[in-house]
Amino acid sequence: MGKENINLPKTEFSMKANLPNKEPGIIDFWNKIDLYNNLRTTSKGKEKFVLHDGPPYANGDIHMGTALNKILKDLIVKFHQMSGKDSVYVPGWDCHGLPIEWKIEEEYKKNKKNKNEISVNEFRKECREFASEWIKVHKKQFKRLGVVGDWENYYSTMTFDAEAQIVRELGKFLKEGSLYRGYKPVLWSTVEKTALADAEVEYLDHKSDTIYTSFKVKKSKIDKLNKSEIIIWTTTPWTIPANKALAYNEKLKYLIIKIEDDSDFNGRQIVLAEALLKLVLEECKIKKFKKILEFPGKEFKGTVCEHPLAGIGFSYDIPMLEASFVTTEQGSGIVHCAPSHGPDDFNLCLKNGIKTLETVDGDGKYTKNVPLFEGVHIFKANKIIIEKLKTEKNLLASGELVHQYPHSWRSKAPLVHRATPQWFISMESHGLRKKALKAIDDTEFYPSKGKERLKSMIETRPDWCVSRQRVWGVPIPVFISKKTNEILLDEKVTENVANIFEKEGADCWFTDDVQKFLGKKYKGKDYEKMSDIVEVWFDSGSTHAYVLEKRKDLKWPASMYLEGSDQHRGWFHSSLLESCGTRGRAPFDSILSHGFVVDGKGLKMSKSLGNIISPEEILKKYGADILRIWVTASDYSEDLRIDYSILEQHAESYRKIRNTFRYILGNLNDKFEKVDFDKIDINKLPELEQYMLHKIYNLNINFEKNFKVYNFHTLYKDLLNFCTVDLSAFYFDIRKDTLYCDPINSTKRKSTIVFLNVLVEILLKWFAPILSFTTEEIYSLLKIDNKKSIHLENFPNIPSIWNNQDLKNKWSELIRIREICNSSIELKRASKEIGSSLEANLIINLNEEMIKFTEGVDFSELCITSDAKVEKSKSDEIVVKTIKAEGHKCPVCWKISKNQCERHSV
RNA sequence: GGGCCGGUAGCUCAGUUGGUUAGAGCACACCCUUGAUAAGGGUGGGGUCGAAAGUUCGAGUCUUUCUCGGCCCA
Repeated sequence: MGKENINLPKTEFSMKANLPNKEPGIIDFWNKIDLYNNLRTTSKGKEKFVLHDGPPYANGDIHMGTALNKILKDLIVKFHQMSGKDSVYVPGWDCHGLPIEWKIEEEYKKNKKNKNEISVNEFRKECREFASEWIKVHKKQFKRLGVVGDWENYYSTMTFDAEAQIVRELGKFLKEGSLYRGYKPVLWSTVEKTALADAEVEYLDHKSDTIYTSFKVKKSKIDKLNKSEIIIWTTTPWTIPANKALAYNEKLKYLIIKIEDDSDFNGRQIVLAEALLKLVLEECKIKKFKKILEFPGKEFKGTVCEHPLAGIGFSYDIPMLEASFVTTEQGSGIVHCAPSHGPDDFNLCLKNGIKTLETVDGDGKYTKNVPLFEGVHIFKANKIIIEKLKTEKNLLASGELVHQYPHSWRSKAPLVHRATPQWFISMESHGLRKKALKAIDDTEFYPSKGKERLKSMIETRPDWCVSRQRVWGVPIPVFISKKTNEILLDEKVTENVANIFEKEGADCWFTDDVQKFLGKKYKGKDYEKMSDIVEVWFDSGSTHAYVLEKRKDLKWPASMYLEGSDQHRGWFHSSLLESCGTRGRAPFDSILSHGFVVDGKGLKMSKSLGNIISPEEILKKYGADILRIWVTASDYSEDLRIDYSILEQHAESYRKIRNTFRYILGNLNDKFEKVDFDKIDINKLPELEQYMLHKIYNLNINFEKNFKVYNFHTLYKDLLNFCTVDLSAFYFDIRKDTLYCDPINSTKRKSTIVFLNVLVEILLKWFAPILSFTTEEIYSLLKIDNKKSIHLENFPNIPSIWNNQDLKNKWSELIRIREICNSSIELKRASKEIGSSLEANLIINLNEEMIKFTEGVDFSELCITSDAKVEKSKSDEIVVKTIKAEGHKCPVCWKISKNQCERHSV
């Protein structure tokens, strides 16, 4: 008797996972069985769950953020699929836009090609090819993560269909009248020669020239002001030639002081806010002065000044205007206003009927509207202007200041506000803001804090500037009458343009005659077609129109949009506005947003910190399933930390889960026998198995509860704890004796096998969305339902009769007693009297009530000892004594007793 | 600089409406096992809950300030 008489576990399922090598083969398998289309076919008619993919930009390798995003999407898609829905996932890509234009231009520079010698459409063709190449790369990288989707029929913002629909969408705003041509200062890059989207701007330290200059008062109701000069401070001296007004705050107190020193300003009276006196005196090095008058800001009303360069051609009046944006943080308490170079300035002047002119052209040079400086580049103008102000004796002081200043995120060049003709979608004219706010209220947010975040943005955002002066994008399909300068409003023309784009793409807009787009009704020579393109957020904000609405396999609105939390200002935002403007509601029922990937210490990943981890490295070292565990186990509502020690921890958990499966497979000898859950006569099972079924029932309740609110990290922790605490350390450990040493045909062993069959099916299905590869590996060994893939399965239905609260109460007590037994055993082990727990016999003292409660329980089985006796105790305290088991060890079950082993005597 | 969110054991996370010595798993230490074996079991140590002040009989939980970090905005 010995090893040959016991049933040791045997399985092909290896302990070592070797995921990096094994996973690609599983992807090939999914391709071979055409998993995605198989899912669609078998789910036909089921309720649809549509997670609409936010298109990543087709540029550069994926990083941890993209990997997180795609894995999280895949989790949700798979969870819904397995919970009985038709969960459709169509990946997409964002293709137009500046970053790709820049890449192509960079290549030109490298190859010494001149961009101006290349036709627009040749350039666009290269952009298109560039994007296509990156889509291919991304596709491969996303698939490697285990993401299942319609990779063959993905969508992109640059297909002809998309370009055509974007035109139609824009046409809706045009027809309605909420799309208007405005003349506003926008953040402009003189290097890229374009307006920049908010997302394309970054704030960096920048050294600016600063000046204090003076505006002589021409006319005021305060007599003493008439002999004085208003002082202003600016960090952009080049905007002085564009000055049209001065702004003051009526709530501030102002002073007139007389300077008494040997400077240009000796004897002159200057005006400034009282609160800033000290600062101005210091910065302008005014040593001696006399206070002339103190007065409230509101008395400025009606005051008119002259330009500091009035003497050399700037002879127009400069009115003083009230503005609450004037503060005493810096400067003099009076702000110089150039409506063409600042939004505040623009709005203030607009309100007061001051016209905004184009003062600077796209290259950054002054236009003919600026006397004296026409053709001078603004970035070279500061020096000249400072010199001129000095000659005119109106420069009080000049210096330099390092401060945060907007720059182009691509070229790093400093930006300027520049008034240009732009196309806007009004937030107010047709109630867009109101509609959007209502739509937010009707949307479910995960986590809920996203709702407020989006709401506060919509509440305060200005009109949506949708035009860009670039070429890689969808043209704004607008025609301007040469005679009247009016916009042509005819939806049939828009539709004509859309139809043309649908057939041949948008390229023809740039080359073909305007007549082609106008149709027969209008004469080409009477109209000019716009050369602006639509900003990319409008492209991606319209995906719901050309993807969700157009495709038969999808539905509108989407069940969910899922992106990083930055997209509250990005895709969530633009999609919401676009859809509310054209369809009156959001294109999604729910929004799930996730945090950012940061390093182990919570710092953002950056080259300079050297803390970047790429998905590629992780896949090579650990495999996709480990990365998927990391996503599942992390709380995505906050930032997600990652480093190798964190990954190592998850890899450790993976091993635990893998070994849990290995134990089951080994004891089943890889032979799965399907058990109909509803037909199990649970009363015929041992209590231990009944208790475990109850555990499963309970766990399933939590599983469903956590899935419902997308609390994956809690759900995963429950599963992991179940494997560790309930299975490995408890059930598996106890049942080894039965599985190894009881006869194959014994009722108890057969019950155990039934339970293991039930268990492996449930575990496999629960883990499938998370461990997509490993569960497939096991599924291919076991063939649970003879389906081609575990991912074609649904989550198990757990019979409610498995719920057994009484049993739970009893076994909680038993487990408590077991813990006391273990402590008692440990004492004997520490004193070296025993080693294995089978070398122990237990004497458990229980009170009468407990003895009754635990009647029939075999504590030696529960605690894995050779023997256990229960003795009556008067005390309520549970006391356990461990004594060394005497006798001989059964060669089969290793239990020690004085008598022959009852089960294994020859 | 402003707005929002967050900082609970080495790590990932729990901590209900403020109420007994703050929990779990992993990791760690020690021990056992060698019939889940590059596995498995047991026992144990570890937290002034980012800091300070305040409200309260009582605060991880409420208030304020500060600090660190993240996202967004200027």
